[in-house]
Amino acid sequence: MKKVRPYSHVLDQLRTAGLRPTRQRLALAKLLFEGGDRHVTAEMLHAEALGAAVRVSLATVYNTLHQFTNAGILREIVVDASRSYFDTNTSNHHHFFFEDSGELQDIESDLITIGELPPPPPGKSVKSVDVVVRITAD
Amino acid sequence: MKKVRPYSHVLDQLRTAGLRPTRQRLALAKLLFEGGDRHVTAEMLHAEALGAAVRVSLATVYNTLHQFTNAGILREIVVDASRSYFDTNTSNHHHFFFEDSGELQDIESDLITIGELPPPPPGKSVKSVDVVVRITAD
DNA sequence: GTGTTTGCAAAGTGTTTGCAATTTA
DNA sequence: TAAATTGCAAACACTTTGCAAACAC
Repeated sequence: MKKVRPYSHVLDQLRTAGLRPTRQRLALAKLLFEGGDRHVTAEMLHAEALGAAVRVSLATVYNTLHQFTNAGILREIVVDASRSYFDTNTSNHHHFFFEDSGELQDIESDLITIGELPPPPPGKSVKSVDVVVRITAD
Repeated sequence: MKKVRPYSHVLDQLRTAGLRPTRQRLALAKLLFEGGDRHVTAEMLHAEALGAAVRVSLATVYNTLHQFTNAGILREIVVDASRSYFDTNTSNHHHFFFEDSGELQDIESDLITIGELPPPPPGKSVKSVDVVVRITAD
């Protein structure tokens, strides 16, 4: 079951993160969180904002995506050497990456089981375990 | 047990891939495959070549890395949005990524077990399953 | 000789930055 | 009004490309 994050929740999260709820940040948050789980690049979100008559610069989109990521309301996914993807689903899960189209699709965490991992060196710890299933045309 | 790839083997693989064994390609192959399993970026390999008095341009290093990857004697690893890593170990295995230092370390394939995967859509197939364990300082 | 490969410098791509103008609290 | 945020354009890092010169077969 998908949980829809209410708009006010984002407002609270911005406040908690010490981010002022500016016109741009609220508009981007709305685009990001009102459509269920999404995977976006900066360029995609920028184009979408312009299409929705939201005036934002690309630089602000980049800044906002990183601020949201630091605030824990977005998660960055590394699947492609040349672009950064951001995922509105911050819970523990994995991804299909369709190499032809550049699309990402969530894989529920419980569909993949990670066995015993070698322990990290002392002083270091595991930040995340990211599984990417790469899909191509046959 | 690590298998050391004999130098002549690389020569054969180049021939098989239809790549002429030029001075640059042989020198880069030597650097790559004579030191056991390695993870390199183009800049790293270029610097190493220059240090070993091998004259190669960065552009040729990039070209060569991709040619080797297409020939199946290297594998590209995506862990960092801003650089491409190449792994001399092309067998099925996974990686630790130390975010602080940018270093990669192999994780033997049998230390991680992937359970049942959702099937890919018709006409598409799984190209690879890449697991990256991200490590940071505590 | 003929086709391949190389090196250089220029172009490209996605991303970040510096700073004046604007907006928020 | 003081501090944070934005937008723009310039700067950036990494990677690719075009083309003449060098090289392999």
